[in-house]
Amino acid sequence: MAAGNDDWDLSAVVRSCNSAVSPTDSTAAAESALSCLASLTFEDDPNDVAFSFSDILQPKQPNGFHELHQAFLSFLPNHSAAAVSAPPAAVPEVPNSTPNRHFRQGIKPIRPNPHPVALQQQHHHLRQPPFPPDFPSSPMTQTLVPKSRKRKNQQKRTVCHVTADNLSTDMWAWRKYGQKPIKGSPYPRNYYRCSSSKGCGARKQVERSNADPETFIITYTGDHTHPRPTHRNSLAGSSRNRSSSSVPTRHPATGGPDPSLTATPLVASSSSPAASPITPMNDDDGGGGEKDTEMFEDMTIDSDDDDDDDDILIPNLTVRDEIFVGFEELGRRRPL
DNA sequence: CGGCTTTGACCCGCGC
DNA sequence: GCGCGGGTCAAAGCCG
Repeated sequence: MAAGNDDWDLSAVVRSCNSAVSPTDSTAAAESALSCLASLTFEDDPNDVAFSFSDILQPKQPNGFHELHQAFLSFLPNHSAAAVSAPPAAVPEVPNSTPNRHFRQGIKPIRPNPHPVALQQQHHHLRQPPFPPDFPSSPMTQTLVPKSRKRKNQQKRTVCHVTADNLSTDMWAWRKYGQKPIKGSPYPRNYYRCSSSKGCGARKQVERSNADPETFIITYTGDHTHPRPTHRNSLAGSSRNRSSSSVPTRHPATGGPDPSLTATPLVASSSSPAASPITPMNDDDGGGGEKDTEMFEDMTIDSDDDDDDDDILIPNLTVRDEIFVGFEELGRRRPL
């Protein structure tokens, strides 16, 4: 069964949302992305210092981020503007919504991808047939939440698209509480809930993109009602790889055991930066930055008061350590 | 023993 | 009102 192989660890996925800027992105894309980020404010984690991308962009740090940003731009091989701004056409309008505040820009995915546009439509991504073969990146920009359908729990949602390779972990402990096959998708959707705290209402949904099996769509719902754990505590029985299980945990791409998908335990070992989905860059531990590759594909945030319509889509960004290394050097030398 | 995964059943929202 | 489909519950079993 196709769905049988889809057991992904959300926690891992979450981390992926932490970062990332693809060196291959176009400058415009990068800028757009930053702009989008600037408008975002992560407030899921009350315990975290309020983080806003806007801070990054603010001229507070004259030689700080801007410098890095400039340096980053230099890494961009070519600027395919097309990749950057998702053509409106590529982004199906959401019926009831799609306010202007929604960002529908797609930045090129990490993978060699032909079509940066990626901005797929938000709703129905699950109900619609797989994207055309020539539209690989589409999934990267999709957003959940079928506008027409509002569930009781649909309050605030953050959607991240990450690649299997970037499925990492976060400090949050997630406990799987359900799995459902999704109509229109060969892959089931997994439901996780924060197990770090009894009363925590944070939840995660992880599903594999039917268009691109290597891409995972993570949806965060609710807020954590507790501080981000420094270490993973509940690891008992977390990492399982039952052969009997109908849904063995395997790497989506390789088919072998997928560490990142396996489960929280792996996460625990990786002192990742608590990559709260909402606080991607707020890396206290700095662990996240150390990871090989993390992605910040994109995310959608729905405001509580608004419906699913209020989605803010952050362009896909992929960041590699090499880039940061380069930044460090740049910081010392100061690029031209 | 505690915590997690699995999985079928149930609940509920939405469209017709 | 009915059916469909998504989201959640909870029991059973497994693992460290």
